[in-house]
Amino acid sequence: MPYDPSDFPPFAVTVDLVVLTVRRHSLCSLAVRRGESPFKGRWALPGGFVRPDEDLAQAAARELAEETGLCVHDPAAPAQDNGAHLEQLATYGDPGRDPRMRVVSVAHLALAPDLPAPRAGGDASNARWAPVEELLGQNGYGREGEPVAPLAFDHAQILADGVERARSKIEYSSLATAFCPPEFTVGELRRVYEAVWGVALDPRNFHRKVTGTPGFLVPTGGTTTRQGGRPAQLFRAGGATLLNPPMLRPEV
Amino acid sequence: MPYDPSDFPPFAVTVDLVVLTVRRHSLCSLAVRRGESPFKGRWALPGGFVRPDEDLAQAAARELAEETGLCVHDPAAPAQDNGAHLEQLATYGDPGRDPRMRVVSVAHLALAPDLPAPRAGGDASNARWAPVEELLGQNGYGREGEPVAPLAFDHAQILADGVERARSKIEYSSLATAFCPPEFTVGELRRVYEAVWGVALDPRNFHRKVTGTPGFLVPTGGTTTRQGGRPAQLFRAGGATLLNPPMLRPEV
DNA sequence: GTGTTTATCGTCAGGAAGACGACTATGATC
DNA sequence: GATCATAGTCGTCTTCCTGACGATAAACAC
Repeated sequence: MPYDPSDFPPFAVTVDLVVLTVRRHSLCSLAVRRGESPFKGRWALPGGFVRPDEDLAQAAARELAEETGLCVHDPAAPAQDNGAHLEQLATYGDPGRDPRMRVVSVAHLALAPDLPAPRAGGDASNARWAPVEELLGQNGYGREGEPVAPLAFDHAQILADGVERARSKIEYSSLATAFCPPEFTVGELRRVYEAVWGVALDPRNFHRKVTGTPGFLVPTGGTTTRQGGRPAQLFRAGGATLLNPPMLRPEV
Repeated sequence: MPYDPSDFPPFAVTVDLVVLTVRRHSLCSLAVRRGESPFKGRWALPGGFVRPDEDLAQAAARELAEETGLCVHDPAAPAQDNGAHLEQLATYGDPGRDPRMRVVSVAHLALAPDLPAPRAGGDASNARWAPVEELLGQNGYGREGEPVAPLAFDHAQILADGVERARSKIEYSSLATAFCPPEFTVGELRRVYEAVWGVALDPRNFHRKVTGTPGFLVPTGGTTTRQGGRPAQLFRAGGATLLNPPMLRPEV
């Protein structure tokens, strides 16, 4: 299908971000409050235009840094600083998804360890970490029973897709470690799985599984008691990215 | 990040298609020959502009129908006609991927049963099914040793991503049946797995696995000897979409 | 010291998968 | 028509992984 460069339908291209973290035993997403119409005052996912000289991944990384200060892990770098995992999620281009014009949004998924506090271009009151069930508002009410306005645009769909991607991807990859600080214990990693999947896991079987998977975890030698109880060994993420056999998400 | 609708960078948005099928025991992709510069005369993936009033999935389905005559399966419809599976793959937006202008391409992956012959807008000489190893030209040479020009634009990357998606997705979903005609035998399904993964599978273990997975296959009652040998039962694809536990791809 | 919490090791039974033997029902060939 | 080659189908055996769960270890709070 040849085409004429001077004659194409005009589109705007944006990146939207699903930034997930685990706080207080629940899976949370970054949300920003819209300051303008449409959907003024409603919560939305962070995002913005792709610049003319910019790759899609670069645009997503730039937006992520602007909103959270996080830099993106270089997959080549073995030891991790305070970086986040970033990957393309999906692209949303319904003709009516933005009432003003035709906007195609390339959504990205970012996974980050628990962060001090969000900043939305310096304005913290317009950004927050919210539990995903609250943002998705299955029943239309938040955790305290207050009514919750749905996310702007089609962002509820995007968030749901991002959460589903994260839930399935930690099954067969070592990505759950992206939710953890550079050094973490087996119990902390287990609480990540429990929060993301919303289930309880047997600590003994989980310990056997993760410590028995080659390349998943490497002991640092240190221990910590920051979770209380008996001191636990500290680990770093190993080089393995694919878990074979995978972690099994309990039925129902 | 509020933005002004009247002031955004101009992008062209296209859909490109990775259309895969299994022919003569090998995984093949649809390729079309470019009639114009740039990359004139080179092979490329089929694709085209998204129209102003069109969803991304609609645009992909339209291109698929134009190139192959295939219609897309309605996931709700139980019994299958000659439709194909279609899903979004990924989006490619490097600033330099098209030398003429900034083009963002939303690639889609289609899986189809073996088809009679391709048609490229009615011109069959400019479209063909080619084994993916040949199109990806790992060594720069085709199966008869002739030099192979790489695919146009970044289409080799897109094709590689599509093939990898197909390879991994048939592990944990019933998607391999999308490569089969409406009624097929266990052996035919096994040959699909063997072609896509490029490995040999044990017929007995494969038979036990697929017939023992609830909802994967439903017997039609008929038999066929079209593969030679003892008559084999015919099956249709069952309602199950996710295989749990998954099919295991043999190590290396 | 006692109780609580978390971490870690061990045991056992059930299920799934790889390796592979055996038998069956066709068409092709002599 | 007997023989052979080809595919399909059913079983067996061993090994590995998982879920359920008992038991011990090492910290802290009182």
